[in-house]
Amino acid sequence: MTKAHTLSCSVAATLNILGDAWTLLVVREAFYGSSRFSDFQRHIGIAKNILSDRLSLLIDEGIFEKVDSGVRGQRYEYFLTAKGKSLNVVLLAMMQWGDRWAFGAGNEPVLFENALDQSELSPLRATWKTGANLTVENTAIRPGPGADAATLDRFASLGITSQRES
Amino acid sequence: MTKAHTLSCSVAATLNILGDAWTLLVVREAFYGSSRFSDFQRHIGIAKNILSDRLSLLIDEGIFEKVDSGVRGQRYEYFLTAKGKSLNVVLLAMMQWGDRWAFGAGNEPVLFENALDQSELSPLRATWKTGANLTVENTAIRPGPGADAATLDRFASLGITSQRES
DNA sequence: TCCATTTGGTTGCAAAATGAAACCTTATGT
DNA sequence: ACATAAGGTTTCATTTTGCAACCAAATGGA
Repeated sequence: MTKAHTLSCSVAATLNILGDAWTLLVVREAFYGSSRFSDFQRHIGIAKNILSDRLSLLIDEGIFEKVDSGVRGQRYEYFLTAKGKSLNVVLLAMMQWGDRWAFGAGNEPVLFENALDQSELSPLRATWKTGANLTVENTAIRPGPGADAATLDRFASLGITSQRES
Repeated sequence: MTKAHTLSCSVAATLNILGDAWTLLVVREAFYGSSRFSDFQRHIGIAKNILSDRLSLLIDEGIFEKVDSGVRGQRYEYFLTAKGKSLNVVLLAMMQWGDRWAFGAGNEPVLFENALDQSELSPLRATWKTGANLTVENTAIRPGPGADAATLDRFASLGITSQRES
């Protein structure tokens, strides 16, 4: 994937780090409690060389940190940083989408519950500050403060070429 | 990627469809208003053969529908279905993560605003039904009604091998 | 303190996916 | 009716993946 489009879109920037089949599964596995190389490998079913590569990238990106927990030498564990932990929203969005569309309500393979009071999870909702739900129909897109020239161009010509359905 | 692990986890099931560098960008582009092959190609910067392949997969998955809008013959447009539109939460989670960690507050390249009343977007929050925020620390995972034997095994042995930090 | 076993990788190679360009047919604007 | 653009498909070189073999270092147990 070229790097050109990562500069002007946060979705692309995120996908540039996490946009492959394995990387988010490694993060998920950390949320499930794995911290050792072999835990990740066994539970995800990923080849060792690929896991090794992905862990290096994730560490470079500041999503994991590598901690030496060896007793008589060096033995590593991999933990999520704050940056990594904040991916819980992304994972949860994917989990809830998969629950709904791949398995269907009532067939969820895995559930989260509050460890302290056993309460259930609320479905994620995208809302406006007024409290209204975000929909494709009520959403307008505009360049933000960090928009580059290409993004400005892009939005300047929006609404002209494509005929939106509702 | 092997299919074995898609059966028992909604994150994996979702990644099995969307877990590559391009697919979610195609979906994002549809949210931005593109519907024609050439719109997607130009704006994403994706090779035509890859775009063709991804659109086919997305149609097979029921995320896009292909509509003939030809005047003197066949000419297609690609629109999100309800299943596709419901990916807005996933995209928004990625966008907000990228805004925060790749660009930083105040440097967002793209903003959403309410088309009707110009209100701003609220940050997505993962919460329990009590209203408390979900964190790595207060989250417990347990098998759901659709858990298969492998998932049950998996969770039966949790908490034993790995030492969680908090 | 040995020793067998596990952990945490790396290396090499075959197979699959990707990316760029060329090419082609059909539709569209004028 | 004709020039151009849209919407792909094909081909081929390059890159990435996945599997297996291999290996050094760390660990657990006697």
